[in-house]
Amino acid sequence: MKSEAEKLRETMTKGESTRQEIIRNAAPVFNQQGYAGTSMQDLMAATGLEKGGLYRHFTSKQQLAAEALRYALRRVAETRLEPLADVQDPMEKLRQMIDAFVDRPSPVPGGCPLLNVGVDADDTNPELLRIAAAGIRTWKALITQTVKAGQHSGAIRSDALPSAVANQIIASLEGALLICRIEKNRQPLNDARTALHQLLKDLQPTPSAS
Amino acid sequence: MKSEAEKLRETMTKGESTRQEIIRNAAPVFNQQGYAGTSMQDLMAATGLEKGGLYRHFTSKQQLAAEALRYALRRVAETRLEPLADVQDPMEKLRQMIDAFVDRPSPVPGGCPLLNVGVDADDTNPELLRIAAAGIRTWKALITQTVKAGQHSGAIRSDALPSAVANQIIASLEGALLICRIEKNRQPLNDARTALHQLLKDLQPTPSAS
Amino acid sequence: MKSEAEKLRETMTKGESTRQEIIRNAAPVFNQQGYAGTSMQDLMAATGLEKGGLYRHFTSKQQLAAEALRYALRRVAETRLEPLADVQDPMEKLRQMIDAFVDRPSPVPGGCPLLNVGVDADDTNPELLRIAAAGIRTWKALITQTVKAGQHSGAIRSDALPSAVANQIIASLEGALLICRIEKNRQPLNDARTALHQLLKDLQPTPSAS
Amino acid sequence: MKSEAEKLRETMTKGESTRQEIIRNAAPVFNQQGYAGTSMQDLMAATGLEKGGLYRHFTSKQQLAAEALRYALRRVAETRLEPLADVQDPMEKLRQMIDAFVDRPSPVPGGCPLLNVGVDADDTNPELLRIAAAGIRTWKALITQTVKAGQHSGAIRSDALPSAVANQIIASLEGALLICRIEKNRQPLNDARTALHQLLKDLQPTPSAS
DNA sequence: ACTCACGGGACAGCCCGTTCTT
DNA sequence: AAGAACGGGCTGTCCCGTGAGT
Repeated sequence: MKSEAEKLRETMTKGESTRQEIIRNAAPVFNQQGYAGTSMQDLMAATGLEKGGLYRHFTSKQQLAAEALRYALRRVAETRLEPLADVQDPMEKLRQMIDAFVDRPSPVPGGCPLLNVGVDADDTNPELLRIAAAGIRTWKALITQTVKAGQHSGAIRSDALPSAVANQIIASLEGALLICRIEKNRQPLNDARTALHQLLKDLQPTPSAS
Repeated sequence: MKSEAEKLRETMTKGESTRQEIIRNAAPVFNQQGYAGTSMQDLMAATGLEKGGLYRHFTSKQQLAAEALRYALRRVAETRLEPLADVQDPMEKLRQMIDAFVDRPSPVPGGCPLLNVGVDADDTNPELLRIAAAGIRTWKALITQTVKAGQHSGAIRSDALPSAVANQIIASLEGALLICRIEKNRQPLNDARTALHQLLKDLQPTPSAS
Repeated sequence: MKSEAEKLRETMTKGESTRQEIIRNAAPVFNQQGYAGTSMQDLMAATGLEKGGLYRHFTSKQQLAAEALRYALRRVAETRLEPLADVQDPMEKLRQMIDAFVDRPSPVPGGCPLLNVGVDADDTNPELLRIAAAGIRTWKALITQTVKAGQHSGAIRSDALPSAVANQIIASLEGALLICRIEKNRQPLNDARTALHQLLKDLQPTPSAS
Repeated sequence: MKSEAEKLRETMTKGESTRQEIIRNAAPVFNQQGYAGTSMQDLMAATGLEKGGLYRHFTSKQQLAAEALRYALRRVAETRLEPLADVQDPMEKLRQMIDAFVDRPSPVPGGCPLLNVGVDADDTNPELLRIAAAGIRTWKALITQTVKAGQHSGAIRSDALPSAVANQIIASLEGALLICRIEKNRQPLNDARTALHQLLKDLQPTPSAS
């Protein structure tokens, strides 16, 4: 099976490849400075292109922001979710997902794009919010499916609500990120890991009930 | 007994009262549009004052933003934390704190100021981050003290780490807020409440130890 | 004979005296920062009064600038011209006038008001130019009268043109001030003194002609 | 032989030529209204460009002011100093230099840039003062070299101090300009010419010494 | 006699987007 | 495909002057 990069190399014309280059370079800037606080000049500096060059590939700063956000979410998913594909045991999969989030920093500088765009994007920018919502949906789907698989195999209590578990995990992690950022201190993330490990334990069927 | 407004009327000079008016009107704007995405024109519209009038009371937009943030945090604390002052039982106090957060919306439109400013404030605006950090500290202190009181009275397991409990509660709630905002859906907050109630249960001494 | 100050003390009401205080404090600010580059805030800081207080005594910043300039020119004249009143010998008087200009700095910080206002005042401010012109006239009159007295007594060649002598002296001194300011170096003033002493020598009747 | 304009057209790209145009049009405005009393709107009106267009070529008003001042000084030097390049006799060269200053007005409207900027530039604008200082240095160097040449050829007394002669000439001329401006009357410049011609005569070796 | 409070306008600088040119 | 040139608009800040209040 070919890697994604190889497939791109084949199908991409020259223009398309610079387009990807732009996105790759713009994403960290958007993610660090906010999807509204980034100026075209910042993007020019980051990409090495002049404004005219950028506007050939994207009709507006908005559009570039959207693509950069999509790219950032994809990268984050690749880093923190894809490695779990091979893990079979559902409970172990959830645990590793949590650990991956705590231990591996965002591959795109600036922290979690979901957190950034979820707050930064005002109502004048609904497109970005929609993309973030899609990102959350993907993440949630992975969790709920894993939970369901665990319920099917008996590793997880059947009365657990998969979507609630997903919300709890994501909320704890993202909320911890927020506190870390404000306090400039990684402890909240570790506390979140502890709490979520406990949550996973609570998900196990009670031995007495078996 | 005089109303708060009457007392203010007495102790405040004219200027001070408009100053407070400005802050009161500016806080929601900042909280909704972000502390950088708010223009002086927005503030003029919100306060009904001209730019000259505003700059009489504040030396910069920064300063006004800082005061508005302080005001917003104070309002939130008044709404969600002060009503708990009379609750004696520590466990009940924590439960009510969680419920208050879930049930009562932010008194300042735009949602939780901590979430907003924690993400919005880039490194060019460290003052706001510091104020947010102080807000978090206050909230954390209330939780840790309550946990400690519970441990003292035996209602909470002595091996629980108060600061970790605080981080877990705050992270779950703020993270849930983030998901709510992205999904435009209040369910994540309810799930956070459920998870935190479970967390509180886990904090109780194991019956076998009694 | 009473001093001017004493006479003022008698005839001045309270308001008049603060008016003079304002002028005294404003003059150096105007003279240093330019008669246009001085803001009302600068004047408030210099005088310790609020804007309203200043506008009670002066109808506009313009008017205050004019009075401050008049005051500065008066002070300069007192310092550099009045001490010469007792000198009888015309040639000696001219020499001392030159030396006084070179040796004694302007009593009002910011340098010679004539130089300052002569350049700073654009055509939007003709009032200040008129005041400066009056200052020059006074200075010139003192020189021309002294030259004429010298011619009358035979100490100065009768073919010298008094007004030309005045222009030459003033031009050399003011021009030297300009170079000093640009080069931050007092040498040009000393060179001007040397040149003017030579000019005075050239004004003496040629011994061979006598 | 190609005209200067044609040569420029060849070597200059479009942007560079408008950049020069901007400087050419901005210089008189700065020179007349002062380097602080000139607003960007004035410059927009003078150049016919919008602000965005101007800020493409200059990073700040400061920078444009500096370039405009350099241009003005260059123009003045071209007009009043370069024509003297062919004059061999030192004494004659000095005389023509003085006459050129008196007879030919500044090619840049607003009068002598040295006088303008020397007074107008406060300490917040040291760059302009440095440029003016360089202008003075150039002028002085021409005079001192000419005097030294005259001393070498015996046309000028060997005990004359070249730098003092330079200061005296420049001070007389610039000071005369100041008086002219205040009095709106060209007589002071003529008086300066007379005085400087006398100064040159005094520089000649005394006949008795021959 | 003086302060406080406010209005309205101007300033320099930066922004995003379009068009012309190569 | 990319860069250079330009337009027009908006931002935060500062300005001078005026009236209400003391």
